[in-house]
Amino acid sequence: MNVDNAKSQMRKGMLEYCIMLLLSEKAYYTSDIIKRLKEANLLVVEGTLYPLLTRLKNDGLLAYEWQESPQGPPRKYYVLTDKGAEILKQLDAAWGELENTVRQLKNRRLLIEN
Amino acid sequence: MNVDNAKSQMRKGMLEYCIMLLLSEKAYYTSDIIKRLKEANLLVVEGTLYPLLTRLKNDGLLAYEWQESPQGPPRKYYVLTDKGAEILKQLDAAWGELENTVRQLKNRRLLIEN
DNA sequence: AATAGTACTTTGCATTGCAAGGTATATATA
DNA sequence: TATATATACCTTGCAATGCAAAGTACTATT
Repeated sequence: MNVDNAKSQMRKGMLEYCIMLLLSEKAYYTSDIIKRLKEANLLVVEGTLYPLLTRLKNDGLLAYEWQESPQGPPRKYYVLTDKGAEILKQLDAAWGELENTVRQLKNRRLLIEN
Repeated sequence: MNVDNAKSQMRKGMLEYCIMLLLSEKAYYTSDIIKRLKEANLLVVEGTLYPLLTRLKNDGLLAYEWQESPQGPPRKYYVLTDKGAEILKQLDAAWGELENTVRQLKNRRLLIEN
């Protein structure tokens, strides 16, 4: 096994959640998103992000508006819709459950080891 | 979008980690693993688990030994190998990073909202 | 018009969760 | 012996999705 692959697999599914978290803050366009997630220690690439944003938009969780760029072609700025905010709440809960699951499994291990 | 699907996607990749966490505790066979993970709030089914265990065994992270069952056919009890324990450490770190990422994204949101 | 830079998009592959169905072993019962 | 039931392990096919790589389009500069 490859730990990098395992980490990549862990990111899977997280990504949707993280992007919605980020966009709940304010509107971002793709390059910004990549930069901001990188700062938060999550590496994402274009080939991952564009299809994901399109998917979330098609599901009505995101919307976008075009904005002029100071240099270059216009940008799609994405924001969270009301529906997206609803779903985000549920993902928050789901994430909390996962954290709990790992915590439980870890605690049990510690109980037995010590 | 389907929140259940999103949750399922979140579980992806986590599962490997959780199963290794569980097996770091002691030897389990498949039905036990499903039961224990269910108690930890993580629903897994046979069709997911068997291929995963086989994969981890082929990668040398797990080993198994047959044990008689009080009723029915013998069972494969899986344990973590030394190599598996090494990898588990790395997955622990990876998980910690993901928790941090989400925490950062959440904090920023809170800072802006309030 | 040609080039460079930025931005958005698509294609194809690999991985993996999962439903559904299959095989094998042990025990009980007719 | 045959049949039924319970338990356990395994496989197949599909769908979702991260990602590398290649492609398209718009803008500004030379």
